[in-house]
Amino acid sequence: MPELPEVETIRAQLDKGLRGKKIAAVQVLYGGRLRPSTVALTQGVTGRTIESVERRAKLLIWRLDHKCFLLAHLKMTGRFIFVPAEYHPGKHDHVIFYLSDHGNTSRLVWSDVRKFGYLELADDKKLTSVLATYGPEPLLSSPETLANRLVRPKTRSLKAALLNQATIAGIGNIYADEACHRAGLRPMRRLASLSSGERLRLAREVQQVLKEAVKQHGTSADDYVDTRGERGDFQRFLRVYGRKGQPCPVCRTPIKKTVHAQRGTHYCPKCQK
DNA sequence: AGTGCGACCTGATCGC
DNA sequence: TGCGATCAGGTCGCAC
Repeated sequence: MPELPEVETIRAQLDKGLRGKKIAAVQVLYGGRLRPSTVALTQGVTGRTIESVERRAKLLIWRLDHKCFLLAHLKMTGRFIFVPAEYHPGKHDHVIFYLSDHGNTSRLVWSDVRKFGYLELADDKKLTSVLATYGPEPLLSSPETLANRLVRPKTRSLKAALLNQATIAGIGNIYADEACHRAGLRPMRRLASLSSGERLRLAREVQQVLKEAVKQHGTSADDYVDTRGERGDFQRFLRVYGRKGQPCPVCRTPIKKTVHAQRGTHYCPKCQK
């Protein structure tokens, strides 16, 4: 599932492929996940030039001219794919963007198998209110800043805290489990049980695992592919996620999987205290 | 206020 | 060329 490293990979590719281009036309094949409506979004972006593509948490932000923004959330199976001119739309394609760049044309498809993701046309004010709901960006913050976010509410578990986008932005199920393993902490521990040293260690491991995953272009444990349809490489470096019953890379104890905070949760019963 | 859980959605996988 | 049940997960909204 796309979390910070996967969304960042896509952001970089979109920024490179879209910056300075004009949205000449938009073809909607399925408008059920377009906000505020298919018509408003289509009319709002057509003819606009893309100034840059940015990211906050797991949200992609196309900065268009006229202080207009196209927000895209991939949720689990949302995809942006650059496709050739002879491309035939697939079953799950929702939108095709036709781009022009001084006579050159290209196209980008938005698709989403599970229809959880969405595209939203936003103005300055809307964008500001959405961004205000997110906690600090983990790769743009100090470990101390992140550690300070992992204090309250004290009965909340590490896992629930890491998954909460208002606590720290961009972490999902995979990297929550991976960060906890690296820090040697059980995901179900309560925040209040952490020493300040443990808190700082967890904050540093969150940063480290996200940084390494960005370098590997994300994790393709499931459906994730980038804008060229290529998989990430970080699944080769996962220590616990998706490794139930397999040996812990540190101590060889079989990895356990349980449900915690409504999510599949993986940990090493020996290494993680 | 904080927590837990269902809903949203489809494809893959499992059990019989 | 079986088929129904279960699981996966990011986020929202609702009940407690």
